[in-house]
Amino acid sequence: MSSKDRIQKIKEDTRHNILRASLDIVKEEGWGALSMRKIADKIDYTAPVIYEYFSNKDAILKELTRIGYVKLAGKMEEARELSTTPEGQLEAMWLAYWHFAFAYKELYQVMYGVEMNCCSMENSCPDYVRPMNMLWDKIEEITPPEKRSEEYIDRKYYSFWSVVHGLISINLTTQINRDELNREVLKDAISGLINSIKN
Amino acid sequence: MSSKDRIQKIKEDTRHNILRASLDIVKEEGWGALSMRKIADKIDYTAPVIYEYFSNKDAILKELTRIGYVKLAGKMEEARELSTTPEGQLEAMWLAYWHFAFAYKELYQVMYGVEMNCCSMENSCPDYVRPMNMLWDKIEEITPPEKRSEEYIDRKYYSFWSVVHGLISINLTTQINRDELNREVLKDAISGLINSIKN
DNA sequence: TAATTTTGCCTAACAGTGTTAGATTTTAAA
DNA sequence: TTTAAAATCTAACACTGTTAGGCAAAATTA
Repeated sequence: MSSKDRIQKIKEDTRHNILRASLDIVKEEGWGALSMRKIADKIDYTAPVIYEYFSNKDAILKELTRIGYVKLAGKMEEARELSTTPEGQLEAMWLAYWHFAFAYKELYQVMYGVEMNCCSMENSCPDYVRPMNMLWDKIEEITPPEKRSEEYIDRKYYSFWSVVHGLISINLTTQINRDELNREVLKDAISGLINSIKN
Repeated sequence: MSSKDRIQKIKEDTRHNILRASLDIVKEEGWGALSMRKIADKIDYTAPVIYEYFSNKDAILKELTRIGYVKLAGKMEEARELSTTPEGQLEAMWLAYWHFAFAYKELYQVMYGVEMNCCSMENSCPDYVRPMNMLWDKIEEITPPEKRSEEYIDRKYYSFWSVVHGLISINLTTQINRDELNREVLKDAISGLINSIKN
């Protein structure tokens, strides 16, 4: 009885240790540095032992993804309780989502496949900034003179970029594929932003 | 003279072939399958030869990133010429950006670090859909009854998600870090969307 | 208690990765 | 034709995920 339970508990502990060790490594050195042998080192085992707890490396990522979603839902619930009106609750939940992404950056990365690739985005290379400049200039052009400030145009540029890039990312990383929906969201967002600039 | 030029040309060709072979492999098998030996195979060389054209694998990714930005700028210029009003031009450029992301999916992925991680997002796991459901329900709640349809709420949910996730992705993949800007864009977007639902 | 089975864990290996050093062959120059 | 240089290859190193097989400790059975 008790011995079986104790063994069960040790096994659960080890499983948990594997997940925690993985996350620690990723926090310290990034997703690219996560390896089975490194995880094994952290929990004082050899690599093959991990395969008794997870069928492969992907299964570890998958479980961390699941944990991320659970944690996110928890944070959103907390946030919701702090407000009474539904509008306030909705805003609080989105802000909780926002804060979660940075507080648990590594989890968010594995949940949504957002990763920084090498490429230090060297500002020296003008090719990188040309698309941005084209859009920036055009936003400046349609901005009424009385509003025209660097901060204002910056804000509008990032609003545009966020919604478009966000929608693209969602399409590329999930297999949700609903063309009409995309078209409507995109058109709504763009025309909405253009109107908000002009008026 | 001519022989030197010819050699130069062959070298340029090989460099170009390396980039094209890389992109072909990625298109066929995804970024995870791109390896130096595989590239070498495609251009009928052995792997070390590649190092005479690119200092390492990252340099290849970097060059593909640059090419992506050049191509994107070209597409946006094309789109801009098709419209006369600045508003129309701005919209056309964003739509060009949108279409580029899917027409040159692999380039967009390396440019912005957007990749699908394993995880087939199995619908069976309810943990994955809980955050979405929480937000969806709350949007439904604040939607006036006469507008309340599945399509409408879906569209609003994706609008929210796009702008928030987009802003997060931009923050995670670039080292742009401007907190005030983030806060303003985020607050603008959320309150703007909430208002658009209520009115 | 002794024999047997099960469990836990490890070492060694395979096939793959990026990358470098050194030898070898091919090409160009003297 | 000999010599210098350039182009290319083979072999290796240190990694990666993953699997097979063995050894020793623990648990079970006789």
